[in-house]
Amino acid sequence: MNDRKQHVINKAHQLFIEKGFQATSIQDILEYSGISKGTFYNYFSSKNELLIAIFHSVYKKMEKERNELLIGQDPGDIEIFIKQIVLQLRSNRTNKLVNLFEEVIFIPDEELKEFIKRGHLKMLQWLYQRFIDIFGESKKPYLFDCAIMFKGFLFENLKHHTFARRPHESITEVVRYSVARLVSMVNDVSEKGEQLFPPELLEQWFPESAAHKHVSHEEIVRTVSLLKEELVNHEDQAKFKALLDFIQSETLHAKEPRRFLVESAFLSLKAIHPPSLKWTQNLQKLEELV
Amino acid sequence: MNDRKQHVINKAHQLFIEKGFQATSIQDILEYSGISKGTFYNYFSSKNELLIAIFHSVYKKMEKERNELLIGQDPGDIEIFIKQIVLQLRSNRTNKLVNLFEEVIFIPDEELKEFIKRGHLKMLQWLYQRFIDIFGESKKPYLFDCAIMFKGFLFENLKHHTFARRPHESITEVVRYSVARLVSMVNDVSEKGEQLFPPELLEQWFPESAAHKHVSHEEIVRTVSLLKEELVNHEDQAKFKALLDFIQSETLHAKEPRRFLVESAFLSLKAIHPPSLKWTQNLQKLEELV
DNA sequence: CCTTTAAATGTACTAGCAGTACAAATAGTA
DNA sequence: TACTATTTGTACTGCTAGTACATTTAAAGG
Repeated sequence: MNDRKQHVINKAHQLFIEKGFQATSIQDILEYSGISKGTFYNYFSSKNELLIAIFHSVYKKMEKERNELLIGQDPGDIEIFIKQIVLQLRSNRTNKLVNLFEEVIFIPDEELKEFIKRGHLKMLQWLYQRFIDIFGESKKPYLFDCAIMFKGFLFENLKHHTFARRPHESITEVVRYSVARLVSMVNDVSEKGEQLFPPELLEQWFPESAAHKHVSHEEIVRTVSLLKEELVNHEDQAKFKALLDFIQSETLHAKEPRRFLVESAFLSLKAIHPPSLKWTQNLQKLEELV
Repeated sequence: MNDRKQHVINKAHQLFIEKGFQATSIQDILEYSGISKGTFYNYFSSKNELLIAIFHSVYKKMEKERNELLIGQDPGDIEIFIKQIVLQLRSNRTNKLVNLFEEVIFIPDEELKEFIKRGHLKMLQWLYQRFIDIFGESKKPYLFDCAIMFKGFLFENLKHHTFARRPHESITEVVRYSVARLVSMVNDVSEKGEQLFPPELLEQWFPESAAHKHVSHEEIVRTVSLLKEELVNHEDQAKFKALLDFIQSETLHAKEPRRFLVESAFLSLKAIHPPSLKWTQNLQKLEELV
């Protein structure tokens, strides 16, 4: 990505945050970022494409930060989940991602619409996966419903939180309250056995590739965590943890993972002293994912 | 309201439903409704004002229908509430009110924004009042929170219902499911005593006049219902019920209520044979409201 | 039936918008 | 220095919302 191009993206994003997408003209962007019209249309084929570029760059960053919170932690710990949500809401408040999403969803442009729908589904997919971590596989049939509803009332609560001009810092309260509702809701629906939407819908809606990529991304982090738990009290735990961390960062963050290094790391991991059942199972799973 | 003007409103509404607000040009409206540009700007000072006129006319109708469902019914009956919600969602599906709301909320026009915000608050206010009917005064501190959250997850559920291309008729299932969640949620928050937003916020946000008018409107219907219940097994119940119905329709629907008729009706109602305590209390309340 | 008044029309106009085309200027590189 | 790629500025198209106003049509009243 061109530096200059990124600069335009940043400047335009700033303007969109301040004035909104529709109220910002291309002329504004040209003046504010100090480029000419010709250059602009060299970089982006349209104003809408620029917006998609902004979404991309901001969403990527947020996703990365959110996933980093999970590294080395217990995926089932609801406190981590709360932290992740707070992070995303904070990032949203500064970047106005959701606001832009909502502003733009009705603009007559199919590509843009599709992009935003996918963004929403991504969010839902992530929530669903995290709920499985937190509430366990047994609750699975109800967790998609809960993801939908949680998304609904979390954002509605947040909307009125900002509307009430409450201080930025107290977002955590809103999240804690919402999560408390979520927990009760999961119990409620699973006790009563009431389901509205089967989770299979998600796979149906979500173009396989993206869903799968996303899932495996999360799945690697999760599996690494589980493996680390197995290592507790092991004599060489430091060494093995380092190996696991290496595999994780190499596969997730490096642009071109060095295959041979990862493979050798797996060899070392397989040669662990007392190979517990869970360990070998998870290790195999991780290898497949990678 | 001019017939011709109403005709333009209808035609424009049709176009907005089909293509959306932004994708419909004034030229489209002129051709589709068969008027000239001059006439258009005689009726409406702008495209935005036309939209507000549409909102007004559709919302009024929906509000009326929804309130009529309550007439002569027990306001605490949750089945009636479900019917009201279904009605509103159906009306919304044909009129795309909410879609238009959402499309337009970010259009850079202060008047339009204010109008739409008020629409959302009205909805919230109504839900809150109905929840008090249904769950009782004792739950009041939590019912505003619940109204916010219910609004959030109801619409989110509905969004995915339409997204899943499920048949129109099964809306009732979605509503029943959502209401079931609501009931559990009310129990949950009131048991734990957790409150996020105090209901007083509503009065603070809502310009007094509108809120009050709205409340009393509903309140009359409610009080009349209660009075009718008192009449069961009374010898002249038919006559008294007719009097109550008359008062209700005269005050709510007539443009210039005939004061003297209403007053004489009250006189007749006060002269009831065995005046129970509840009866006189509620009658007095009704008189004050009127 | 004719006159007065009101409403509707059509057209030409302004100003702003997104996006295109392209020759000329500038910067980077070998 | 010469070649290449990028950047620039400007002029252009075709669309939009909204304005101005003289002209036509319809309605109402004496």
